[in-house]
Amino acid sequence: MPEPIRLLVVDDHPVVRGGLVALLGTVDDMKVVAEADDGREAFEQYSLHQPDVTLMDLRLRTVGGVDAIQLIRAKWPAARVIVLTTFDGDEDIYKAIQAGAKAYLLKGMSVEELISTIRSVHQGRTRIPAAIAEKLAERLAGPQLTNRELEVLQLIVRGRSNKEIGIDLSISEATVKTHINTLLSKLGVSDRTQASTAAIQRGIVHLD
Amino acid sequence: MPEPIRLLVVDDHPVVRGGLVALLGTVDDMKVVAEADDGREAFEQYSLHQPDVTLMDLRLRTVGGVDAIQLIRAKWPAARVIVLTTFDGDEDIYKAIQAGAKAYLLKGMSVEELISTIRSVHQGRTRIPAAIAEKLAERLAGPQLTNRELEVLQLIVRGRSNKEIGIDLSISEATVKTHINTLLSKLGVSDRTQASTAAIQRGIVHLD
DNA sequence: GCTTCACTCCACCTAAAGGTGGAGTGAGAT
DNA sequence: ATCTCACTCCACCTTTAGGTGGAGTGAAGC
Repeated sequence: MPEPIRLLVVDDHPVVRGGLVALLGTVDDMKVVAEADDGREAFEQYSLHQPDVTLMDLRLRTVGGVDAIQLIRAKWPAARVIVLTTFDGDEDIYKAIQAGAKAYLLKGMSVEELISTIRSVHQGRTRIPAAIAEKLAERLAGPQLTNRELEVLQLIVRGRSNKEIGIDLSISEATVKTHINTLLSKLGVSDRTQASTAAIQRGIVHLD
Repeated sequence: MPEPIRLLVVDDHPVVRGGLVALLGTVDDMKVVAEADDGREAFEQYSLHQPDVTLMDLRLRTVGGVDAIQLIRAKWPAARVIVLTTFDGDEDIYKAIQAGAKAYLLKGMSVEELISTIRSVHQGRTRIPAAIAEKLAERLAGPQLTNRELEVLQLIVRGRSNKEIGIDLSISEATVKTHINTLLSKLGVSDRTQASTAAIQRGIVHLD
């Protein structure tokens, strides 16, 4: 009998994590060796157990999943991390893959897919579903928001007026308007309310 | 040995549902007798198996969890349904409990809580966590949006202008403004962008 | 050195959005 | 029959948002 694949499961919902551990426990070539409920703990558990494959949720309370991937791969560049989340906002996909995730799975996918992806990644392959690859391409093709535009967009989502945004960023209201104008056309929307929901839907800005 | 508690698990994410089933399978006084991934199927499976307790996710693709609870309890008023979701928007809590849910659990709660809540509900008790009871109280205390105001709010979230909303609802722009004015003060916000994010955060309107 | 680009700011304009104070209707409750 | 309330609409006003066409700066890249 070959050695089982040693897994680390990271998810901040105990019920989901417990379920995942119970589920993977029934697969005989896999073994969950550690669990974590945030990015910091994920790093610690990775250090301790050096798992073959890590299943990582992206939306974590304190230290996010993307940060955890970066932390882990900075120290162990060969780390194999599978992103497993319900959230399919473009931005998070992009960031996770940039951080070095080997696969991206939505919780809506079948259990068989999950199992086979774990085996694939363990063998050194990557697995990016077609639907997600498409979004990635769109993201790379579409115009990028600059840092300043992102800051302005975040404040729009928070409900600030142009004047308030100007005060917050210590720039004139005229400049705020300039940023908003470019930002609206980059996002392909026609006013701040649409920009706000677009930012939320695409995962550019998070509500918390 | 007493008979096990017969469970129906409803969740549209196969990985989460599979995990939940595996997890509950390890508890010896419980048995998952059926699964469903949307509200329609939940009703069918309930009809077929008449489970003691139903675990129901609220965010389902086609027929929502709240509708499923209503369908089931319309036919079997004694049905015991536990709402189990990651989503803690006020509005959904309120609707689910109104529809007759016996307990409301967030996936962030511990596995022990989940197990003990299933046992409690099976014995006929209800279980509403304090944090959720608070939100319920707030909801009941706060001003209610009328149907028309809700319609207007939904269109605001979809990024429609006042003029467009007027056309959509076949009313004058002046009336739209009236509704928006009352709606803004009921929500305690000062413009449509804030109204939009507030509606999303509180679960009054869903992005899909 | 020149180009590119993010960032800053201005003036001027139109179109929306929001605020105020009305008023009329019809349905349902008491 | 009266009251309440959701819904409708109007006029008038101020403020904000968005559109256009500029222009200057500093930093990075070629």
